[in-house]
Amino acid sequence: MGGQPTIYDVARAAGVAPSTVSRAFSRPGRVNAATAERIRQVAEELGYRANPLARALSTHRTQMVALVVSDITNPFYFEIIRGAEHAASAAGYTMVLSDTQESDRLERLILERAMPTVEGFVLASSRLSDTAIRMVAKQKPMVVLNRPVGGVPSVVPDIPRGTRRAMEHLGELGHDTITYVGGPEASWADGMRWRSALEAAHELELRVRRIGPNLPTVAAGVEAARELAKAPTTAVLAYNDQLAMGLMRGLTTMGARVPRDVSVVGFDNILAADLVTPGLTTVGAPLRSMGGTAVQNLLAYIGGASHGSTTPVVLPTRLVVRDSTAQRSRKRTSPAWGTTKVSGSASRAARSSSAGSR
Amino acid sequence: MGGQPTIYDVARAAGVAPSTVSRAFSRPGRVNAATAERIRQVAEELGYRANPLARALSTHRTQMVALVVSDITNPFYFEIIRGAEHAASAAGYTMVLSDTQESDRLERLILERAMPTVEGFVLASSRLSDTAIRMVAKQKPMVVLNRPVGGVPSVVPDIPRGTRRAMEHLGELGHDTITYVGGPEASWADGMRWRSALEAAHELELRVRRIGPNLPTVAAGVEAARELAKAPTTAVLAYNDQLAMGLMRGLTTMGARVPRDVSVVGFDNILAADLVTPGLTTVGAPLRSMGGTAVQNLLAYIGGASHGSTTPVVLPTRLVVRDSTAQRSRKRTSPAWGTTKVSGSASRAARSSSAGSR
DNA sequence: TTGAAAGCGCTAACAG
DNA sequence: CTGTTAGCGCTTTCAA
Repeated sequence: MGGQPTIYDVARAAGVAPSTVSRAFSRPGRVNAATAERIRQVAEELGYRANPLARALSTHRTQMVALVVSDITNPFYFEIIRGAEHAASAAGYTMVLSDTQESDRLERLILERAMPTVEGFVLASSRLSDTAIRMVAKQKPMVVLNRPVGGVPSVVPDIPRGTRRAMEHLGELGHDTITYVGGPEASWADGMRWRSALEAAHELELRVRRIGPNLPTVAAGVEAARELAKAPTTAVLAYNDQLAMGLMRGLTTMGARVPRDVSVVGFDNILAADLVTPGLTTVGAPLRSMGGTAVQNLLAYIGGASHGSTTPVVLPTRLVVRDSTAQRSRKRTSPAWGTTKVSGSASRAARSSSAGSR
Repeated sequence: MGGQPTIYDVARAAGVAPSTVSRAFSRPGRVNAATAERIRQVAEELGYRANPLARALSTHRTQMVALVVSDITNPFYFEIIRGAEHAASAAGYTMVLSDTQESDRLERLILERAMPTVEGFVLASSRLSDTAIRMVAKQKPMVVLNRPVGGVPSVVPDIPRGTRRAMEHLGELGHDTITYVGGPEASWADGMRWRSALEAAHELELRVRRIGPNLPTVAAGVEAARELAKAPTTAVLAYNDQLAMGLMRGLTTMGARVPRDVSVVGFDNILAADLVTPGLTTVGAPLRSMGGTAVQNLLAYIGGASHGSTTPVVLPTRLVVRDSTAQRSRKRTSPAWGTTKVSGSASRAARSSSAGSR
């Protein structure tokens, strides 16, 4: 009597059988319009709310989907989470969010634990093997984000196109050799970016080389700047925005100027890309709609749509040009900041020299 | 056949009654060690996983908590979400995340919808009235984040202390009058910050005035810079980091330099505060542990701890000094950038003049 | 169109 | 310690 009113309370108050109340809510057509109305009325007065858990027990429809990300910390996911959450709640679904902390063991655990509770999964940047993913996908509807997995629906950004645009942009600015600052070792996205860069370079008659692998973090970017200093180029393309930001910071403290001495391009267009100075030119992925489409597709699939669409849904990317890229300055062939090991005095020298040449 | 094995399957295979299987999992002590082991074994072989929904139906323990935020978009929540998620999953709980999109109607809806499903709520920056919150808190365990509500457990950052530190910092740098750039109108945090600033100003013999209200966004900050220009001060304290960042951007485009012409301090220490240039000096709130503590307290409360701790848990803040604050330059009393309406040419003039005085 | 009855998978008394 | 018996709140046959 203290708890929420149940279907029985409503039935009693409305003078009908419990099953009728149930019908009135789930299959309004199958019940006399008048009684349906009365039931609705009574339910309203009593403040009745159907218990989704009880419903789920027999129907297996929990109205919940899980979004599992590999690292909540990563700003890359912020917009994705947002897009996913909105899509889910717009469809009357509740979103469960879990973080696997880059651990495949934990990821498995989470999937197992959530399995009976949710109707489907969105796996963002999973650490699992393709076959492991396929196994899970056999048991519950699933869509994979940011990585194609054969036989499983997925949504990915159009990396080749975006990379191509970035390379064109750099080329047009007069940069003829570009350093790709690579991301995590086994990452599909990293491989894709590198290959796309190679291909674009070939077509555009640019040279591209690679350093890395690196963690996709600001700190790693700072570190990578040292690496870059050993054999500098006037333009770099980084695996992601955090790396690019770290790079900018590292370069700056070493006395190089962005974009004057080196143009920097990132990937993803996370929110902070517009906040840093100089603003980061980056290959924007449609983060929000990636999250949204993933959930929408998942729901469609849950709703019975044959997942024939097993070929990746690829979402358009676009180059967002800000201030971290500029015309190549041809005045100096070998920038002072990168001629040799960069010490404090060297960077100081570099700074004054570049100031002088202004 | 087909579906997941149930407790009955295990019982049959192990040659015991279903209830025994149930006990073996929930109250291992109350069952013969040998049989318990056998059951566990059989369960393992069959790949049995308890269905949390079914369990919840009778126990009302769903192992889920909800975190409801007012705007997933806001970077302020990122670390909070992370802290909350980790605390929840460390305790074997699943976290449901919902976004109320700043709408109290939606917030109510979400709470109602989630009510039967979760064991408790963490309400971050709720839009609901105190009484509305108390009503909900009567029905389910709840802890309110970032705002104290009488009679309901809450966790808040130590705003007075942080504000005081910020004011001291500014005072030590020689700034004697400070503009507080206010946040959203009805915000508890805004009121708190303003009052704390007033108080600190009084004690430190500084002057402080206020502009606003403003939305807590970068865009609003840019706008606020115009407002500030009408009656400039050499130092500003902004309601939050986004506002501060917008302010910096606005000031810069208007020809003022940060921190040379005006020192800027923000609130919260969101991740991006360390990414912008200049790095933003800010009153850091322990975002991650706010999320974590909120969930931990919620779980304790769910676990039966009397919520005697109805007085807010206040978490320490600290001043994070970066590069957006500096010694007041006493050379000019009235900076060129703010003498009058700022047009393009005026800002250009200001820029060169300040460059000249370098 | 409606009621009665039998579960969904698990837990919780209550006996033995 | 273990089996039996009722449910948790809702859906779903199956008759009426």
